[in-house]
Amino acid sequence: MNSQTKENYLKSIYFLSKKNKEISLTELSDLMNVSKPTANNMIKKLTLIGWVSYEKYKPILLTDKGEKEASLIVRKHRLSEIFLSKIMGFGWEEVHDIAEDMEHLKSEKLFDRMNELLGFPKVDPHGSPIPNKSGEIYEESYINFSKIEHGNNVRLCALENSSKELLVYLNNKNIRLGTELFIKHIEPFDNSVVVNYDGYKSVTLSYEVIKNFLVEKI
Amino acid sequence: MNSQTKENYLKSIYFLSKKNKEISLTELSDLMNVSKPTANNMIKKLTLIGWVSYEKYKPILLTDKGEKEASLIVRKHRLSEIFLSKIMGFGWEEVHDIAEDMEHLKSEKLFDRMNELLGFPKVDPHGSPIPNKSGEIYEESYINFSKIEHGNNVRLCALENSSKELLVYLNNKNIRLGTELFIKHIEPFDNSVVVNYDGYKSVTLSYEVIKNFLVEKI
DNA sequence: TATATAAGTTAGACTAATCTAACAAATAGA
DNA sequence: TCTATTTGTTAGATTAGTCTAACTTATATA
Ligand SMILES: [Mn+2]
Ligand SMILES: [Mn+2]
Ligand SMILES: [Mn+2]
Ligand SMILES: [Mn+2]
Repeated sequence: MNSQTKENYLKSIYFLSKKNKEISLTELSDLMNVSKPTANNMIKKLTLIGWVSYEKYKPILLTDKGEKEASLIVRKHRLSEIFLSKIMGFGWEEVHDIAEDMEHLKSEKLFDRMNELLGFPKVDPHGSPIPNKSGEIYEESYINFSKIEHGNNVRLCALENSSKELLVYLNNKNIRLGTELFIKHIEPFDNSVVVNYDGYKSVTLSYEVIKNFLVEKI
Repeated sequence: MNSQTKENYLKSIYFLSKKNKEISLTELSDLMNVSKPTANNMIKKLTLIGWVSYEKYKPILLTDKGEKEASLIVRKHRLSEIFLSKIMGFGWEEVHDIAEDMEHLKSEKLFDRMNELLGFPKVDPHGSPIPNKSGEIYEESYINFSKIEHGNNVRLCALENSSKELLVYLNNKNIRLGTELFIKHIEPFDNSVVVNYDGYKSVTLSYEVIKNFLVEKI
C-alpha cells in the first residue's frame, strides 16, 4: 500500500499540473513545505511507482496512472466533504481539514456507501466536481464573476481556492452556493462590485472576494 | 502528535492488561505481529511518552496516562463502529475493519458530532461499552451464557471477542443483540445448547459459539 | 557572451519502525 | 540445584521520510 505521505505528494502534483502541465521541484517543495532535496528524493520514488515521469533537471510530469490515482484521492476527499456537510451538519468552512485526513481511509465500501447515502452528488460543498470511480471528472464551465458586467443577474455555483477565511467571510455575509446576485455597479478603481441578493441591498464585495466566485448567468 | 503505529501498540497493551495487569514482551510482540526486538524497542519509546512503565526483564505496566489515552482511542473506534452501523447501514460484521482505520482520525469534533447524531450511545454494535470523553468506561455486568442453566430465558446483550466469522454465523442464524433465547437443553458431553428464539425452535448452538454470548436473565 | 542567480543534485546525517543473528537472563523441571 | 528452555536484550542492518551543507547545472540579464 502507498503511504499517506506519498498520496499527499501526488495530490499536490495533481493540483499543480492543473495550472501548468510541467511542474518544477521548487513549486512542489514549496507547496509541500519540505526542502528541495526531500522533494527530489520523493520524486524519484514516485517515478518508480509510475505516478510521475522525471529526468534530472527536467520538469516533473504526471503520468496517466498518477492522474487517475490522484483523482481517486480527490474523489474520496470531496465525498468526505459533502458527507460531513450534508449528513453530519458541518459548515463548508469546517470540512476541508477533516477530509484531508479522511481521504486516506482505505475502505472502498465506505466511500461507495457515502456516495449512495448522498444520492450520488456531483459536487462538494464548495462546488468542486467529484471525480467518478474511474477517476474521470466533469467540470462545469462556469464564468468567473469578475468577467461579468453590471446589470446582470448571476447564481454563485462554485468557488476556486476556497480558504477557510473566505468561507467564514461569506457566512457572515449570508452568501452561499446558489445565492443569486444582481450586479448594480462595478467600481473601476479597485474592481470591487456592489450587489443585491436575498434581503441585502447594495453590498460591496472586494475584488479579493469576487475573483473566487464561479457563477452562471440567469 | 503520536503515530498510528504507537496508538496501535497502546491499544494492544490496553486490551492485554484488561486480562492481566502484567504484560510480557512476548504477548505484545505476538499480538502485534512483530519480532520481540521490535516490541522491545517500541516499549522503550512508549515509556518515554509515559504510556507504560518498564524496567529490563520486568513485566510491562500500563500507566494511568496510557490507560486514559487508550480509552480515548477505543472511544473513537466504538463510536465509529456504531456510526457505521446505525447511520451508514453497515452490518455489525463489517464495521470493525473500517473503524480500525477511523480511530486514528484526529478531529475531535468529528467524533463529538457522531456522538450527538447517534444520541449519545452507550455501546458499540457488538455490545461493548463506549468510554466517555474523560476515558471512563462503565461495564455492564452481564452473565456468560455458558453459566446459565436450562429452562431460563435470556437476552443477548453483548459479545466478547466478536470475530467476523462469528458475526456472519450469527447473521445466518438470525441472532442479533436483543434476541431472546430460551434454553431448552444443555448437552453435557460438549456443552452445546438447544435454544428457541423468535420463529426458531430447537436450534443447536455449539460451545464455541455460546461461550462468546454475554446475556441478562429475563 | 559572461557571469550572477536560481534551480536542482549529492552527500551525509537523523528519527521511526522494522528485521535477523547472537547473546544474556530468568525460569521450570528433572 | 543444575541445566534446558523460554524470555528478553543488544547489535547491526534496512526502508521511509526528513534535514543541512556543499556542489552542479541551467537561466536570465548585463
Ligand atoms: Mn477540500
Ligand atoms: Mn491528505
Ligand atoms: Mn471493533
Ligand atoms: Mn488501529
